[in-house]
Amino acid sequence: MKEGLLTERQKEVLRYRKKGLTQQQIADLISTSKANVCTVEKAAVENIRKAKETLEFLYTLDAAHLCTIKSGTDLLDAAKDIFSSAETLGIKVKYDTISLANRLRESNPERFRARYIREDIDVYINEDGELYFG
Amino acid sequence: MKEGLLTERQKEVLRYRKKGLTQQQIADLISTSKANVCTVEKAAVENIRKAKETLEFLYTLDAAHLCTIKSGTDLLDAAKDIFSSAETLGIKVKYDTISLANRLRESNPERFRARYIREDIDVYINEDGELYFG
DNA sequence: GGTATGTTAAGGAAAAGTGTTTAAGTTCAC
DNA sequence: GTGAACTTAAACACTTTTCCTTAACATACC
Repeated sequence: MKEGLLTERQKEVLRYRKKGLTQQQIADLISTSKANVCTVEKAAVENIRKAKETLEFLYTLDAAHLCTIKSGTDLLDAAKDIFSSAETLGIKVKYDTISLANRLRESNPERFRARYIREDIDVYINEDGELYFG
Repeated sequence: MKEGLLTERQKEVLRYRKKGLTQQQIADLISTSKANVCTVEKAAVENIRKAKETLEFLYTLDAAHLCTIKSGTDLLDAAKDIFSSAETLGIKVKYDTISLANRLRESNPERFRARYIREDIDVYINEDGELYFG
């Protein structure tokens, strides 16, 4: 009830890895197979990813849906779209075009091919002009 | 695989609550009992707590175990212990005695009775002198 | 007292997650 | 090509979580 997402096993493996041990060395130390160490470590990393995403959801709770960038849109057109949508809401976006484009791309590089967006992206904005991409 | 900790149901309830709806109103909207809305909301809050704790673990991964404060120790003696242990490691603690005592107590108020520690506390420190209590 | 809001406990069925093994598959340096 | 480090897939037992119901309980407001 009081613990976090990671199991003791997962933390154990992460600690040993942080120390620089290989999966085989850890497997020997905790008496299991290296394949299992791999699985446990992977589960741990996945849990950490989930934890981050969960907290990001909290930000979007404070934020309003601004617009949806359609698949196929050019990165700079997306930025224009975001600025004009924000203006409609009377909110000033916290970023200039270049930073916005960078943030957008960094939010999920897999969703881009060169300058084009490959999947629809929901854009949220809060009162401070901070942006979130869902 | 790609989602966070919160289920769709949990997010749904949190969104409605953020809008100011009562549990009963939400129950009617999503066709269930108010008791269930309460349960789902509680699970959501618990998941958010877990997410936070999980990320805090990441900080302690960067940190080294400094010392263990034994149950029954006085708060100020604990602080002294932490300073001397850190000195042994050649790390300067980021806090003075008063702030340290406050941080220690705030880290988990339940573990204190007046100025005495009720349970063993593991203390971690990173290279910057930042402290974590486990 | 009655009403609205929220919490808690007990129980249950379905779904998801965990640790594990075995076996096969990378990738990369020597 | 060999070996070391790591990944992946399928399968299994086991535990936990989730969503749900019903019924009781606590607060607070009128």
